[in-house]
Amino acid sequence: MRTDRCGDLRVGDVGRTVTLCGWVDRRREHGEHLAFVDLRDRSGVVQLVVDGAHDLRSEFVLRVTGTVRERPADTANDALATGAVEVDAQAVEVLAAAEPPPFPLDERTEVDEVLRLRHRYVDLRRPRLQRNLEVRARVNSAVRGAMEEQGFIEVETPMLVASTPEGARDFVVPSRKEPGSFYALPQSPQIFKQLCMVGGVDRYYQIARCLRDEDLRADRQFEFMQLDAEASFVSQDDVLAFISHAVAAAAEAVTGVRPGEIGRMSWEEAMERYGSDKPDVRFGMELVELTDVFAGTEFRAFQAPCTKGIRVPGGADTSRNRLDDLTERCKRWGAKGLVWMRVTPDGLDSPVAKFLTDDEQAGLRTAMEAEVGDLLLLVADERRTARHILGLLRLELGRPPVTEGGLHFLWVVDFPLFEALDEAGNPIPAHHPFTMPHEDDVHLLDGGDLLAVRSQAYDLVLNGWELGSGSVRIHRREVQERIFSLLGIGPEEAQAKFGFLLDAFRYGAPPHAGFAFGMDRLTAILAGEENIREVIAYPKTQSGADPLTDAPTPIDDRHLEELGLRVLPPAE
RNA sequence: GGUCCUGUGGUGCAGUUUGGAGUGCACGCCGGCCUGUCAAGCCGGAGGUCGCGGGUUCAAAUCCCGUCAGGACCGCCA
Repeated sequence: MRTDRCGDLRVGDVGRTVTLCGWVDRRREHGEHLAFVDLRDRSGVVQLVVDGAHDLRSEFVLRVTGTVRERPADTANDALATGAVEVDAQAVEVLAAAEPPPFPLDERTEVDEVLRLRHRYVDLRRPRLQRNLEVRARVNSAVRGAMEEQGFIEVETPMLVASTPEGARDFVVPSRKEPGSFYALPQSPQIFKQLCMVGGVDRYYQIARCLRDEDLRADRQFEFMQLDAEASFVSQDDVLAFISHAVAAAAEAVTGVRPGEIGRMSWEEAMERYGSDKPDVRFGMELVELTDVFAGTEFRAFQAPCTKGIRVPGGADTSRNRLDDLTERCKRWGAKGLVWMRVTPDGLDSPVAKFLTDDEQAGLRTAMEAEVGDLLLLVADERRTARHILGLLRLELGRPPVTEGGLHFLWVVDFPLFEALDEAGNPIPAHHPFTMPHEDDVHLLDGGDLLAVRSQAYDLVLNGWELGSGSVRIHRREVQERIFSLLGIGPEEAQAKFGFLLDAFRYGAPPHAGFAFGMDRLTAILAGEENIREVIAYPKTQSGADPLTDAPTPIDDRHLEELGLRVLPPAE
């Protein structure tokens, strides 16, 4: 149908007769016999010169044959890749008329997102999404290439799987042949990839669709894509190297620059310095340890297991209103309160300054390297609470936009094996129950401090986003049984939940380790987007609806009956 | 489950604090003029359930209550 793409035409094409197809991007009429029409396809736009264009309206689909010619002197458009040439249209065929679009297709109008989603097919024509889909395709391609270079082979795993009680809420699919039974859609191919290892596929990867029925966020959709990988006979360092190579290839494919080696930080250090297991290290404002400064304080609020603070450089002009708002926010996050102090030439301006001795005030200023004009924010609480609140506060006050500060990948290693104890005193796994404990901490499993046990689990973080996580897996039956027993999972329960994996391990399981990271998140950051919806062709809203198709929708009674289902009336 | 923000012609906004006639801006749309524009320009025109429901008031886009939709976040996401 066409000989060229609009955006490809250059001075070298002058004199050629070309046929182009595309949409009317814009039209400029100059009387009955001269008009300019910008014709757009995925490659870009080119200016057509048309004898009368009154019937060529916005977004009409055209097929145009004409001669490429150099633009007259002084009429070239440097802002356009094709700006030195134009196409003198001899034949214009309207392939499809179009109603005026529901919103402007230009780049400068920020359109309501529901409207964009309802007319996503129009939105996709806009430069932003055209660009983002291309970034996404490049990231996918680069990651695949990088994994295959390293000897990984792609294996697909099923979408209809058995529900497991662990982890996120499952999406379920009713079985017609076995009414009352359900498949689950996979939260990840975790167990299947481990079975691949037992099956001798010693380097597996897949760009896998994963589904979790949890509340949506800027960085979370019900369904998302993960680069899922697993390898046999490898160490943690090997896995980090494989994945580092893959994300570096993706970054290079988009930015043209290959990132340097990715640094590592222990989970404990990340929590102490940033109050987060996914620290955004693009900016400072690190958490400062102040417990010792107030060790003997008379001030009751600071007589806590842990006192930490952050320094907001130049923040002393923060209004009382804003400080009250931050205090409220901290309380909602679970803090008992927030202590603020403005550093002024006359000392610390704070409601609590009078409760602190001169030594304490001096010690505080030294520890925090406070300068006149700064704002100091302190939280005293249990250590995990103080870290958490200040970590959130730090992001609230200092986090730069996604497009600023460059790309800061970071490996967070040595995660704890257990994140807490439940009411029954059983530990709760921080990652998943197949995670191998750190070799140096295995002895703690027998009567030691369980919460101090580190694991061979690791996360990859990019600019404060958790890209993904992985671990060295337990491949020895006795270790797995020990973990299950600590978790309060008896042999029968273990067999019921993970029997097929445990069975598989009887038949010769190689030591193995793996990782998975979110392709949507990686793509969003590389595309300079704050929200993964901008790099997904057909995303859902925060409530999980699709304004384009109106999903989810009710199904008819006959369909329900066939599946053996009955819908309850809505709860009051 | 919770907190906060937003909702005004097709689109993006202002107007809401301090109630007084659907008032304004830009884009788009329709018609006309216009032979070198490129966010073309000029003239004219059409287009409104101020998200929805209730309340207060002589009077509500504006104040109050509820509700719906969207967004950000906390919880949740092994």
